[in-house]
Amino acid sequence: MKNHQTTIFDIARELGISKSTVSRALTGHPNVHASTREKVLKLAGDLEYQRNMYSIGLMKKRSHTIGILVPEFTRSFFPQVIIGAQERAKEAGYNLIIAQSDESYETEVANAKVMLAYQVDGLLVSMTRETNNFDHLKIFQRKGIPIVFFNRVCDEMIVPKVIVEDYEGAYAAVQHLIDRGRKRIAHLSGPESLSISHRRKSGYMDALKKNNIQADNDLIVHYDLSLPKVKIYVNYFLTLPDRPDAIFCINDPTAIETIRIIKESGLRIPEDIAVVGFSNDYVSHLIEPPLTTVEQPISEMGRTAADLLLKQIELSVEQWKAPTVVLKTKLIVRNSS
Amino acid sequence: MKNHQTTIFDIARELGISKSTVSRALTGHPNVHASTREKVLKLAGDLEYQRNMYSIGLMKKRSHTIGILVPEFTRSFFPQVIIGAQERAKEAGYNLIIAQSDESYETEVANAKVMLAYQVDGLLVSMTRETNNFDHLKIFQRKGIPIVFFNRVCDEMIVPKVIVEDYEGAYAAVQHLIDRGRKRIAHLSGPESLSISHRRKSGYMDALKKNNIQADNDLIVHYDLSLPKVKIYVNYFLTLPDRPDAIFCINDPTAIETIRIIKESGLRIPEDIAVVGFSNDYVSHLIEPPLTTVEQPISEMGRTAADLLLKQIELSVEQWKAPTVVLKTKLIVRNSS
DNA sequence: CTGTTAGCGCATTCAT
DNA sequence: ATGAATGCGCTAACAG
Repeated sequence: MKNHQTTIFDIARELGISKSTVSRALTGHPNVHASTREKVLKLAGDLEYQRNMYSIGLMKKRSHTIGILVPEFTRSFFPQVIIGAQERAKEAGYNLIIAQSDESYETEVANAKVMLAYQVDGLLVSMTRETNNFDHLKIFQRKGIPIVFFNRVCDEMIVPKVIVEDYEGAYAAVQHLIDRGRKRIAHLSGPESLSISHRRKSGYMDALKKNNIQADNDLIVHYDLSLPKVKIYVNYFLTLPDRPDAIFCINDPTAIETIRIIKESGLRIPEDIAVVGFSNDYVSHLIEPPLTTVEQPISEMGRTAADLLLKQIELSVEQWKAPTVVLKTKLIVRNSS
Repeated sequence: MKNHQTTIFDIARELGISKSTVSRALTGHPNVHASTREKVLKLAGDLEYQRNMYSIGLMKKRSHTIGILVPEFTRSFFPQVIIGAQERAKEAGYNLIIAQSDESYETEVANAKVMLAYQVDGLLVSMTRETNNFDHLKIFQRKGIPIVFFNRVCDEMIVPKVIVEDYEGAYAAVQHLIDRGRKRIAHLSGPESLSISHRRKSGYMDALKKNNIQADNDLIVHYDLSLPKVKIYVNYFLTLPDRPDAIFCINDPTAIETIRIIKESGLRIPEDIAVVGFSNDYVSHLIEPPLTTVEQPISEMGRTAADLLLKQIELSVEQWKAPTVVLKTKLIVRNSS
């Protein structure tokens, strides 16, 4: 299928010089005569020469590639994180290999293997909702390949992490609902396997407590982030004898779906029920009513995670640090509350 | 940084056998004693052995990797195409390398080089809005690496392409507006550099013509798909002495932004102005009013493009085909019209 | 069934 | 300033 690809040897032969000289000319080594370099560069251009990453990856300890493992990218959140990460990777001369796992643990494991096979110099990870065994990620640590978690982090592993003020954001959101006179505030939370669910739930709980509102277990539901299931839980809330007057959702996609279902049921937002999300995805201000939500700096998260990873790559294993960077959040009040 | 990675040689040494035997055991070659294979597999697992893609990429003609070049992935369209493509790539045992160009021609060229360096076996491409020189893509053809275009295709290159019924979809959308009694239908089109703009515009023009409506050049605007600029053009339409009573937009993100701006201006949708989009992105039914749009099979586009590419990879250059596959579209009528 | 050898494309010693 | 030789990890051809 593939024709012969142009190699440094082709250039060397054509010019009647050695491979080494060509290599030097191409990589910008100082010890090459200016005229030789010029000839090599010219011919390389004409022959559409392109360095072969595989031979370089094989030679060098560094592949100059970092990998990013995300659970999905149908919603805008992860693509935006990726854009941030890619920005920094590129600046540092790294390529970014992206893999999405479709929220499947098995796919995540397979993707992790691919990353290993590609000899990534480091790995950015946000886990699937199913992941609760981390062996496939711990391998990286053992092999001396740094990992940085973002968003959906693994508590069990001592590595750098980037999260946002989940607790504070959730607290602010719920306090806001209380300030608006809401008494029965429900929480549609994420999977118990994700610590992000716990942090946001804690903020919710503490805001209630602080305002002397008794948390009601009937009003707290964990779900697996599979959007079609939102309907089940929202309908459950709506048919409760003592219906909630507000729902705080784990994230924006969930909140948007919640709004859709409430509207379908004929109830009014925010008059009958207020809805608040978390993230400030770009859709949030487009829907009707516009969503009150906790803004998080999404591409900043990608940039920060990449920065931490690149820094870690420069260090030897013994020097590895494990900071947890917490980015700011900010409540954005719109008409859904 | 990196510790020593486990290689087949490590396994061979440990077991007192040769590298070749280990290699055979690992790759499932038939000529290996069952007990030997078992021992190798066991040890490989214990040592967390992982094949090195670079050495394989170097050895084989095939890298078993395909690349995908997209102009952006902040909106849901391209991620969804990628998911479709990845599905098929994975089934066929191929890895997918994703690169996004942020609508920048220069970045696209750089990304194309990366793909070349990674020795992709084939390339899926949807161009940036800026791309009108195709040298960086033609190189692939010359090197015998097949390309398949999707969505934003290059007319100049004779390669397989996947598009949708742009003309028919646009025609149906405009006919629908006319059926609803609209007389002055504006068209917010994409860049003239993209043939997709022309195809959709033709559908618009012909629908008008068929209904004996004189096309009005004041009502046709081309823009570069940079969302912030939508405001300029929509405001231009709104302040026209003879204001349009409908706007047909090149795609959904544009239509959604258009709706936002019209609402901001205080006009009612669809009473004062109807808006129709193209794509049926998942946001389209969430906004207020829900968007009337032309549905296109998004992940199907990714799957089809990948299928065409994989087929092409199996063929020698002389056997290459260049079919243009046209996927169905369907008008979805909602409340914005 | 298994071992030996060669070589993929390149950067990097070590010579000259 | 340049060339020759080496090896990264692996598979395939050849030899037993």
